[in-house]
Amino acid sequence: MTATERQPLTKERIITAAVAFADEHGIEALSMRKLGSELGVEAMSLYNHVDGKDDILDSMVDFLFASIGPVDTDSDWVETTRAAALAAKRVFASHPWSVQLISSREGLSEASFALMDALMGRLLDEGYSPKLAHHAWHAIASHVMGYAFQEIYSVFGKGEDHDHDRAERMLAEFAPKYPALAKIAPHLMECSHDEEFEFGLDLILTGIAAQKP
Amino acid sequence: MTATERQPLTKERIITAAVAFADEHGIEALSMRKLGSELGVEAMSLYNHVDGKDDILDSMVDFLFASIGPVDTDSDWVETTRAAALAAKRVFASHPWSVQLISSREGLSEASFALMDALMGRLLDEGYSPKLAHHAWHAIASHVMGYAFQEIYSVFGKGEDHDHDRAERMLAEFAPKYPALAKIAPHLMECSHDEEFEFGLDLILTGIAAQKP
DNA sequence: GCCGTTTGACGTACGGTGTATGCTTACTGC
DNA sequence: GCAGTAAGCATACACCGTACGTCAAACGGC
Repeated sequence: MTATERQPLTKERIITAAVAFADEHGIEALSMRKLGSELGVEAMSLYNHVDGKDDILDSMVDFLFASIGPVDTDSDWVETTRAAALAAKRVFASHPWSVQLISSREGLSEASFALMDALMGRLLDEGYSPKLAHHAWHAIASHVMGYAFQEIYSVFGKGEDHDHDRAERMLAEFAPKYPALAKIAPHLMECSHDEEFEFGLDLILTGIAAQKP
Repeated sequence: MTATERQPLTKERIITAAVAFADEHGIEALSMRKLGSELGVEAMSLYNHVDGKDDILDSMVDFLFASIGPVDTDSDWVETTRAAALAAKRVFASHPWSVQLISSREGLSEASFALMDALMGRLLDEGYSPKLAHHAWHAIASHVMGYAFQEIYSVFGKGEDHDHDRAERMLAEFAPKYPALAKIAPHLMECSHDEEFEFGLDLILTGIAAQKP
């Protein structure tokens, strides 16, 4: 069993495997034993590279925020913010365990501070007051996290992995009880999560732009 | 040990105790054994009234949405929606485990459908198209969930239970690295979560109102 | 070449979890 | 008084995170 046959364990390999495992089996199924066996190793061997399960979970959060990528600082702040928000929403939506994981952790990721700083910097450069920039941050961040939440847990929409029949059965069942819901049902079924996300985002961005000093 | 000395266990008593326990010790500390002992009963006795831990957790989600209360159908739709959104945010923020719990469950609560139907009904009555009502729902729901997320996990703000010193230490540490963040730091420290929430909510509501047919 | 030290994987064990199963107690209708 | 039933209890199992001790391989100084 030489190094050429089995590459050495590293923290990076562990986190990558943990992300892949969570993508496939869900975050609640992730255990040290299963993660170890995924890497061809005993559970306790992971502890030589990682502080424990909490360390793995925190690192997965960091992975998520790092996946959002750098903020484009060249273009208009509206375009910059829109692109960053879309990128963030796509990262969260593509890892359905992301919202649950982030909400189960206490501290915020270092990478999230960097993102926040970059976006706030663009607004301040543009002449916005720190107070308004602060308002804007909360409004935009709420929309991103909140929409990711909705997209991940929605049984509706036209994503390829959605159970279309189950959604229609639910709506048919609710129709007599919830008439207003029945009326918007066609739009729920055909919901494009990118377009829907941008609708709300534009409401917020144009509202903020209107308050530019 | 008669009925007068110990009132019988019921599902309602179990859920109430579970909510109280989560409020005090956090949702991750909630276990069947501890919940049983909180009620003066063995863990397995709970199973006579409840389908298992998942049933308890689902019922806690229902409790949350039921706590939001009925939608006021008398006043202007903007006021109606604003009041419901504020009520929802307050419920979530007052149970810090709410976001984590909801995001760990698959299905949506029945009570959440009722809330959605009531609000959508108000918009449709007002003359909004089903399509626009659908847009509005996503935008508003995102803001509520997303802001609850931020409020629960923020170390900043002026709530009475916030660790003010720790927040200032964090900001001082980040100041050299994140200059834009340092500039808005005073507003982070003095952040009023109700005002902040309403700022974003008004952006969305006025944006929707402007599109009224 | 040789030896002390460090590294990393392993195996065992402990206290915790959710819950299936069977037993026993207490109350109800007659 | 007594059968029937509801509900609390005790045991047991599989799984979890991880503290701890062992041991083989790798490495640096001489």
